[in-house]
Order: sequence, then C-alpha cells, then structure tokens
Amino acid sequence: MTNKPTIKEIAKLANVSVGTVDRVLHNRGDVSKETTHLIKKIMEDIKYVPNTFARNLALNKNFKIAVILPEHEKGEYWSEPLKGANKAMIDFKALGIMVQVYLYDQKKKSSFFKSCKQIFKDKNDAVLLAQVLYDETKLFLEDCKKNNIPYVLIGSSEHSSGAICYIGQNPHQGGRLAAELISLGQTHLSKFLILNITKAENPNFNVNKRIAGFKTYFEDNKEKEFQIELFTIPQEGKGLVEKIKNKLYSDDKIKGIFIPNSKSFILAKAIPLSRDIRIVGYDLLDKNKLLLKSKKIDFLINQRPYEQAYEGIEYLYKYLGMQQDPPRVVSLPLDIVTKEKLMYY
Amino acid sequence: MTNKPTIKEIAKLANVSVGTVDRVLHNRGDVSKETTHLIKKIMEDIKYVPNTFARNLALNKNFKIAVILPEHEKGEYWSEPLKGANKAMIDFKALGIMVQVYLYDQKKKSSFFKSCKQIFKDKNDAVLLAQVLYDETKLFLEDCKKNNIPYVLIGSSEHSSGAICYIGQNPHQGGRLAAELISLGQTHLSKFLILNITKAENPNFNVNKRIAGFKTYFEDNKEKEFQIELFTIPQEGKGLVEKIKNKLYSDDKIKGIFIPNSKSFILAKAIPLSRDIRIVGYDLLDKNKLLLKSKKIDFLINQRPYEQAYEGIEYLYKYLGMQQDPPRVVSLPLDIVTKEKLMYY
DNA sequence: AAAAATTCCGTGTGCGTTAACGGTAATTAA
DNA sequence: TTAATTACCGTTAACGCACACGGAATTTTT
Repeated sequence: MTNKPTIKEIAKLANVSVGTVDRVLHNRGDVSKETTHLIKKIMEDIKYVPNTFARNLALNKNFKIAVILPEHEKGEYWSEPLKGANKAMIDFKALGIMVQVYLYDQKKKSSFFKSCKQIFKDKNDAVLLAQVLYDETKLFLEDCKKNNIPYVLIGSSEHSSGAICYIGQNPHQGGRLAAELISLGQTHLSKFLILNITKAENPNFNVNKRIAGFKTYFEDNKEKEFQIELFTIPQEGKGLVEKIKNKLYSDDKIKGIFIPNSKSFILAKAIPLSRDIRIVGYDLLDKNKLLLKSKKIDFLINQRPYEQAYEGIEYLYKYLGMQQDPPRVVSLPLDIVTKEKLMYY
Repeated sequence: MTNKPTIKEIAKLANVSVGTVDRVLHNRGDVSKETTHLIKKIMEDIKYVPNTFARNLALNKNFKIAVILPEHEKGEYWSEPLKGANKAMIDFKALGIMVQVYLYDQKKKSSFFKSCKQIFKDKNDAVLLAQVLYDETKLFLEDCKKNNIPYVLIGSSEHSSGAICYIGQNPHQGGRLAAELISLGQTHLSKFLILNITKAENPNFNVNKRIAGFKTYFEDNKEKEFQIELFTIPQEGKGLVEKIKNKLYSDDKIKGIFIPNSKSFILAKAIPLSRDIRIVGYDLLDKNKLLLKSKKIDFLINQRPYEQAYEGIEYLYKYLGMQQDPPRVVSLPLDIVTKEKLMYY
C-alpha cells in the first residue's frame, strides 16, 4: 500500500513548488535548465506517473463523439458496430464521454449529408465512421479536417490517411486465409469458385482485396494444382439463386466456394446437398449463422465489427482525454468461425 | 460540451446540501424518506452518473495485485500471461495499481509455497493465479479466503468456486472444435488419433476435458463413421519420438492427430511427410508456430493466455477500485490459428 | 419539567493535478 | 541611475466527490 509518489513529493525533493514541477511535466517553460534536469531526474528515479484521476478531474473535459452508421435491420452486419458503440456509450459515460449515433439511409446520399451536417451542428469533438459511400465520405472527412475534428475509420481503409487511426482486418490476408481453409485436404484438380454477388450501388474495396488475396495464395502454393474461377453476378437481377444453382450443378469439379462478402445466406437454397463442397464466407449475420449451424457452410470469417466500433471509441477517448496517440493502423486478428465455435456463444 | 450533472446540481434541485445527496448516493442513512425519494428521482431524471475521476481521487486508494506464475523460458506457454501481466502493470499504474509478479519453480512445491508466503508478506490486496500445482493451489486459495484476499483464476477452472472470477476457455468445446476441424472433408473410415503426451508430475484437467469433448463430437455426428483411438504416452520415457513414429507408420488409416496439450512440437520429427495427416494441436508456443509455418500441422487452438492475464488484472482492478463485480466465469472465444493467420502478426 | 437521545442535515477539508496570477530578482534598455 | 523587461518560481483556486464533524430540531426518557 506504499502510496504512489505525487508532484508534491517531487517538489519537496527538488526544493521547488508544485507549480514548477507541473511546468516541467508539461514543458511549459519558465524553468531554468538546472531545475528542469533535476526534476526530470527525480521523476525518473522514483518512476513518477501522474495520477489519471486527479489529472482528468482537473482538466474536467467532456467530449462528444459521433458515430455514423447506415440504418439496418436487426441481425444485419451494421447491428454489431452499433452494439459496440452502445456498450462504449455506457462504459465511458462516467469518464465524461457522450456517444451519439447518427444513422443514415445507405441508398440516399442526401441522408448521409444530412447526418454529416447534424454532426457539426451538435458540436461533436470527434467522429467514428464506417465507410460505405466512398466519395461522399471523402467530402465529409475533408470537412472534419477543416474543422479540426479527429476521426477514426473502421472496416475499410480508404481515405484513412487523415484519420488518427484505422481499425479493421487485413482483407488481403483474409482472402489468403479463406484460400487456405478451402483447400485444406482437397485433392488435385479440384475447382474453387469465387462467388462475387455484387450490389450495383456501392463498390466494396475490401471484397476485391479479399479476392486478390485468395488468388495469391494459390500462386504461392503450387504443390497442388487447383483451378480458380471468379464468378461475378449482380444481386439485383432476377433468378439469382437459379443462376448460381445452374453454375454449381453444371460443373462437378467445384469443390469449394468462397464468398468474399456477407452474402453467404443467398446460397441457402442453391447448395447441392448431395455433394461435398467446402464453403467459406464472411461475416456473422444471423442468416449466415444459420447456414453454419445447419452445416451448409463450413467457415465464416468474422470481421469483429463490434470490437471495431468499441475500440475505435476507446481510442478516440484516449486521444481526446488522455492525450494518448493511437496506433495509425489497428489490425484486428482474423477470426475463424465454425459451427462448433458458434455453439460456444 | 454540455457538462455532466454533478451532485452539486442535484443538491440545488432538491434544496439540500451535497452531503445529503452523497448520503443517499451511498445509502448511508440519516436521510428522511421524502428527501431520499426526491433525490433518487432527480438522479434518475437527469441520468446522473458519478464522475469516476473525482470519485477515485477522493477515495485515493492504491492496490497491490500479485500475479503468480511458473518460471519459464522465452517462447514457452507461460511467457504469454507474463507479457499480459506486464502490459497491465504499465496500463494500470496511473490508476494506482501495482502489479507484482511472483515466479516459482514448477518442480519444487517448496518454491510455490515460498512465493505464496511472500505474497502475504508484501501485503497484496488481490491475487491472479494460473493453476498448475492443484493440491498446493487449493491450500493457498484457502489462505487467501481466510485473509479476505480476492483472487482470479485463469486457464483452469479447478478450485474456482471461491474465486471472484475465472477466465479461460471451455476445454470441452475446444475438443469438439478440434474434432470438427480434424474431420473436415475427411472420408469414411478414417482413423483419428488422440495423442496424449503426458507429464508425470502434474495432472492437467483441461486435457481430459478436451479429449472428452473431442469424443462427444463424433458421437453427436455419426453421418460418417470415424474411428477414434486414444494413444497415451509419457513424455519422460526414452525413444518417445520413435514410439510415435512407429504408431503412425504402422497404421495407414490414421488421417488425423489431435494433440490435446501444448506438446505438438514433439511431433516435428515424427510426422510422415509422404502422407496427408491432418494435425490439430494447442497453444502458440514458438516451437509450435514453426510447425504451423512449415505446414507440418494444420491448426493450433490458442487459449489466449496473454488476454487471460491482462483481463484478469483488469477485473481485479475494477473489483477493488471501482466496486464492479466481474462475471463469475469469462469464457474467452476459441481462437483457431492457421499458417495464414499466423502470418498476420 | 428538564435532560437525554434520536433524526436529519449542512459545513468543511482533502484527494493530486492544472493553470492562471502574481511576485521577486536579475538583466537590459532608456 | 532609473525604468522596463525578462527569467524564474511560488501561491492558490478550482475540478467533483467522500466523509468526518458538528449542529439544530424533534422525539423520547427521566
């Protein structure tokens, strides 16, 4: 229970007042070189660390952090970062942090801009943002920079150069991991399908990086000769499931399917029951979990969107309130989910 | 930047002094029913949350947390929780937490007891413990209880009834997961070996639970008929590798090996290169990682010992300093590690 | 009836740090 | 030489909360 050293004790040891100690602690000048060195030496010797509680109480700052996310239904992807933000809201309230969530309609750019304006109106001190509308996001982030509002990006690294921190997974490595899982124990001359079900509206840069990663894995590992085929198909067209079904039934060399986005659930009624096809997808949507449970698919790679949001807010808090710089890039570990792992929750 | 409400404001609203507000806040009595209700209502209305910084500054408590771990070499299992403890030591220092690590020699019970005595001598306020010497641990924990010292257990749930929190993985479910991974894509009538390399000294309860979980998976999933064989062999005997080698070469139906402890590395020179045997092991020791990298084994299940220790200390801090009760059991998610996932770090 | 006990509440100090304010001595400018 | 400037340092009032202390009003006991 030896009490931690305080600036008062340092002051006594150095024969100065607490004011002087505080000045060297914060490099505020007006201290002679000799006393500066003396005080710094004492601080090192007794391993002084400022009391966080006293510091923050004295600073007495309250911050507002804005979280901007797309509107969504329960069980969808975006419900997870929302949960993370809400948890952070509770956890950090006692620390003087107010978290405000702004939801917008993905399909209406005007809705996004409206939220952006509101964020400035509400005088938020920082922003956590998950990119969906890339061009529009760019504009907003430029405004943030102009107004000196720090921001953290999650999920997708585009426009992250101005961010104090980007949190996400390495999509390229994720693709490689998917390739590894899909080829595990497979025999020669098997064929793996990359099933890219696209949405017209917003391009998803991550998906392309995953696909690229998936391919490079097989270039780096040529012991077995696998055939890779990229099958791109728009989600909006009619007969989507039929088309996929035809594709799968028409080629019996297909022993694996990689779905590089969260659309695995679309496969529910397209998977041939009779054959053994390894399927690797992305994201723990409720619908995807069902497929995992029913053994229709084998692996889901979890991007950990909950943690992305929570940690993002945590970093913003530390940045604003504790003047701690976050790492520029936080790569969350790839999380492989199987049926048995899912049962665990 | 709307400032958070304080007890002073509540006092003004209720026409009382801060002392009275403080009394109802902590149920310290000496307040009439009417004012109690009034103040409580106001607190709810304005959603009052005490300022953590002010509270802790006023309480001004310093705590000493002891961490007791086995001695070890770099790259071994125990180096990970040690790292976690060291990180916690740095992170929580500014919050008035002193973390002290006590290492003991696994092979000498006297060494363990010596550390235990020292922990009491040093007047620690709480203990984080990873169980290895089960009977001896029991005695120590009883002493802790007598002295009213709260403790958190990590890794193994034995004796956890008196702990304020147990942090670990579900070993049974881990075994099931291993079974799932080992049987993925395997053909009928394959045989899977549970290779249990035992140490005479200390029984590891987790290992048996993993083995049990491994077996139940196949009882629950009988679509394919796999053969399971438990092969137990002491680590100390001569010709260990030879014996394993003989086992593997003598039976070509073996298509998978499950090593339910951290001894995968022993297999390094026993694995037949010519055949395709799926291998699932436990724990990210440096030596095991090498096997993953060289593709000699396919999966390692990571118990996340670093996080176990770090979070354990975090819970102790919250318990002591913030009077927050931790969950009785924290199940860390099963972490599946492959070669590609390893590359990510 | 006075004395004692009880109920209920206000005041004030301290926790460690921050930062504004002021003050003294030494140095430079007038 | 005197006035103005600079370099350097001490003092002090917050910040929000916890808690000891004491005091007034009311009730109970003698």
